[in-house]
Amino acid sequence: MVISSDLSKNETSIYYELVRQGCALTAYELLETVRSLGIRSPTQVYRALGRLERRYLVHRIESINAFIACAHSHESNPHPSTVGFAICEKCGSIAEIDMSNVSKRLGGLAGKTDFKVKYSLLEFRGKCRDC
Amino acid sequence: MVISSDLSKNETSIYYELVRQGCALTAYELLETVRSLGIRSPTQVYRALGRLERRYLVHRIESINAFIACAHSHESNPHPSTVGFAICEKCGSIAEIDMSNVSKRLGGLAGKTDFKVKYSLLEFRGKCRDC
DNA sequence: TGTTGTAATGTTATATTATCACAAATACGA
DNA sequence: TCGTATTTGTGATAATATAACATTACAACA
Repeated sequence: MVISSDLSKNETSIYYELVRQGCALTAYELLETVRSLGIRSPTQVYRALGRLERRYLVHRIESINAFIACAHSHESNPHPSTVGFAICEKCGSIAEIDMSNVSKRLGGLAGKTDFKVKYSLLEFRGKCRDC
Repeated sequence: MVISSDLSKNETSIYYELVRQGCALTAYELLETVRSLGIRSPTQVYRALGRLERRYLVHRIESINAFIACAHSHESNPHPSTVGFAICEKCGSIAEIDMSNVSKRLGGLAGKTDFKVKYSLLEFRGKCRDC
């Protein structure tokens, strides 16, 4: 796992923690785990998360108010316009789905109604292989 | 607009209000507008919304914590497994997108990784025709 | 080196969104 | 009409997120 350089202190703390845990965490769960690193308030967590999101290093999973380190390098598409997740309702596991192949087609969907898509989010709810 | 029968008093109040306004409202916005109808607490609003969601009369829009009356009759597919929205970041308007044609193909996406999709949510962010 | 501007941080308070727990009222089939 | 399930009402509180403002770190550069 290559870690992006030029992250600030708090960004680093939050990002490494998400990478280390490898699962989705809420802002307040994160806050507890990084208290020992000197981060003391929700504001600090949300700020770092916001910046990490803007760099596409972290994704927000809307339907569960949680955050996860981006699983893909997004090398070919460093600024992904489409992200997808498969969320298991039984065990809570979350897999990021590679949307590179469907992104365009999805855009077309909205385009029909003259909507200019900047970003799209796809969230699947269901049951994972292990459950 | 055909209104589903067999709704309870509070469900009716909430659902009609969403239909009347024709846009997405947060639970607390709804609470204010239906106070005159005797609904006094968030709990009552969330309860009604939950039941309406289960009947697919109302959709929750995750990325903005808001609720909207379902725009489609879902006649041919009364229990939609895929819903899509186009959310304008400028004016806030929200259009529900008919996903009946892509639903299956999307499911295939997740199926590749042995994930059994029960429900999928697609949210576009961008700019609508009028903006 | 000192200065200056920008980004990042720290801190407190507060706003917003959502649920819990439990009691009371109501609907409705047997 | 009895019993049961559903719906409603109410108060408290939990969980999530932002505002406001003071301070600090640090790179650029005269």
